[in-house]
Amino acid sequence: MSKFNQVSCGNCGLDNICLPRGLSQQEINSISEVVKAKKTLQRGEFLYHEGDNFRGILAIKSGSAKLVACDQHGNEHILNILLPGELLGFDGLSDEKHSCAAIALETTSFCLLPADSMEELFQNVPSMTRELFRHSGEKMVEDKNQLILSKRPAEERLAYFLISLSERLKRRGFSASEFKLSLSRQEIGNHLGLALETVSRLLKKFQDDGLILVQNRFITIINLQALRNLLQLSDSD
Amino acid sequence: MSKFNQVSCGNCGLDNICLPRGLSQQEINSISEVVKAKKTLQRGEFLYHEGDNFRGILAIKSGSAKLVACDQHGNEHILNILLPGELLGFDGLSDEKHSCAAIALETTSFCLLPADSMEELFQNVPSMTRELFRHSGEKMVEDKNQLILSKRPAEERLAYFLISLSERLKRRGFSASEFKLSLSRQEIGNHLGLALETVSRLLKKFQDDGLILVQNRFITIINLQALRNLLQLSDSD
DNA sequence: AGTTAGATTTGATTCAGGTCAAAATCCTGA
DNA sequence: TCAGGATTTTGACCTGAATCAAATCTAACT
Repeated sequence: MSKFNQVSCGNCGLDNICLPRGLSQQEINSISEVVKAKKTLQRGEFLYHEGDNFRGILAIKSGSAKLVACDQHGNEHILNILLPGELLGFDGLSDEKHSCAAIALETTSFCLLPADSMEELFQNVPSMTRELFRHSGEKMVEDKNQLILSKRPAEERLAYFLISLSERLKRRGFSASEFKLSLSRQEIGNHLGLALETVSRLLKKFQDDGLILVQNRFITIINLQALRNLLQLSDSD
Repeated sequence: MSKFNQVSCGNCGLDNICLPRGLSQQEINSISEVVKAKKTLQRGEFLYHEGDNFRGILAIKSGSAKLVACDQHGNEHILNILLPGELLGFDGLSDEKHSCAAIALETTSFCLLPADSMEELFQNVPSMTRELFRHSGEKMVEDKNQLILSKRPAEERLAYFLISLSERLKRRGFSASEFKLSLSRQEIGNHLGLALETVSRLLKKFQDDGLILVQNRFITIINLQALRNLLQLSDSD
């Protein structure tokens, strides 16, 4: 359970994918001064709980996390998966309370841009504010895509899920074609709005069709184009 | 097609529900200087198109609009409905291009907070920046709710849709129990991921159960509590 | 290595909601 | 006011994916 310790954002290996994208050295310094880095958690530990006071925007440095919200029935819904270099915590921006929980899916480290330094930052580093809005806009575009996806058949949802993981891992410098799912079939199903049996059957089908190779939670993407085609071919409305 | 003309945000009837919530007079003046007000559109006209350059955040003054995105197949998806006092345009924040279109559902007027004055505003009115983030966070919480809802059965989706409309209209000073849908059954179905026939059948069912009264597109909510209960009772996962 | 709880696969069955088709209603413009 | 198109309702039928139920498999811990 390491304590926060100071590390310059400029020296961080994530500097190209995390917040300080296209900022001047001076601006990066301003950010580094206030960013708290970095804390490490084990699988299952919470980055924050639903209802927690908003303490700032977090950035995943390594590992992964899931955003989980509970509905009225107490059912959990996995809203999103966060990979290294991705930001989270925006769900606390509106009313100072987090509207969902963030839970580590494996050993995971992260940084914190504290809430109480944000206003100061808005004034000193306006382009950084712009950058934060950009990220927040990206989140919304992602949400939009998920919303559209939620109306599509099971096959497309799972295909999109795999492609999206692959692309995001690639952008972060990991292999786009081989990766380990940090989610169970149950969790994938929950995230995509499918029964776990459906997830299992479809993974099998994708394998039988030569699109992917499934070894427990290890996925190898064999035919990315064919996988992509699943998103293009079908029709509706 | 009226031209933009200057009206102080402080004098606007929407000032409590739109942006300037809890800002000082001086801060409101700063905003008023840059906000362009107001333009009027007819049903079917675009506030902005998908792919348009981001020109700023818009606020609906009167009327209503829908956010529409096209997927790979060219199918339209109604992502959201915007009512008076609500902000839109956040989908253009991430990459300067709007990722969906905004279309007037009836005669609709709106204001514009121009993009090119935003950075200036970030510096001069930091609490306003905070306010914008708050709004943006609210949008995400809404998206979250919609995402959770998209996994629930048809009945709950429609119930939520009606309740949400009712609550939002109420907050804006309109009747919470009687309102006219500015969407066709087709559009409601599209928005909720249901067939238009299903929407029609469920509206009938709600009426038969004494929850609402349906007269073409006029809805009267008769038993709000019972409608709410639909969201509470059922189980899943 | 053996035990066991959890995760995954596989098969059989069911059902919510989609699709298709047709009738009824509404609405607009001549 | 009427005609014609769009919207909505209603009914019959079908299908994708959920549910239920077992049989495997896996990984962690003695």
